[in-house]
Amino acid sequence: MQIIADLDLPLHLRAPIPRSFYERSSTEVAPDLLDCVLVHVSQEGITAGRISETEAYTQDDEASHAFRGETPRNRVMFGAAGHAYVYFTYGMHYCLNAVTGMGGMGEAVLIRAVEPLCGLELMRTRRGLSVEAAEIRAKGNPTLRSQLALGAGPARLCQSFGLSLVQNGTDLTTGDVLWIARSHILGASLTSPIRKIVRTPRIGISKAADMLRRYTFATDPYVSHTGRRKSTTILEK
DNA sequence: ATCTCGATAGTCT
DNA sequence: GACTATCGAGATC
Repeated sequence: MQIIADLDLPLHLRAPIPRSFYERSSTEVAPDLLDCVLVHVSQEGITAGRISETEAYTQDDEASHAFRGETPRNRVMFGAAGHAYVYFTYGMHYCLNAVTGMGGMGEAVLIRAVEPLCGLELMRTRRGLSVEAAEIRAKGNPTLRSQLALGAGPARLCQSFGLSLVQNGTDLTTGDVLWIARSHILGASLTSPIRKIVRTPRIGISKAADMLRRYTFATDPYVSHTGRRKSTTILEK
């Protein structure tokens, strides 16, 4: 395992958010995770990204994996808060969640999108994208376009970060391998001047489709493609 | 810009 | 056997 001091990572991103942060309802944690930074340290290198889109899932929620109770697949959701629940879906994709609530409540927050911050080259490699291809295709805003290809979407970000079932159950509060940090001083990466949070229906679900449990910043460009066009409701914070 | 559809395999009925 | 907390390509407007 690597030594924390050797990490090529800004100091303020090295401290994981403590478990108490996650020991609340997913509907409270989900908006609070916006602007926080997801970090993954692996043999291949470090990847980090600013969380830009989240969704809340609770047990009494028809759209949640936890709705029908605990199974081998969703076991981690019913464990202690502050752990990673990674699941496999559609025969080829992985999605990352942060388990929330007081222990065993079957709640989690789905991380749907990030703004890539560190390890973009590694992300491109993992995604099977070349810089050239990404930039050549882009017209109006090359940088944003290529960044969206890396972080806009729950399965995309998992591929960019190298996350799979291997990380399922990982403790997000130790700061060893996979964690989330508060982003006090992100500076330039905070491209969106407006920090107003909005709620919309969640993406890709058929049940409980009317619940407003998807959270983004009002003008944040770093959101998933399918979610870019959803109607919005303002959430006071 | 927006849509439809196919890929692909684990999970649950 | 049906469904899936998705993505990308290709068609169409």
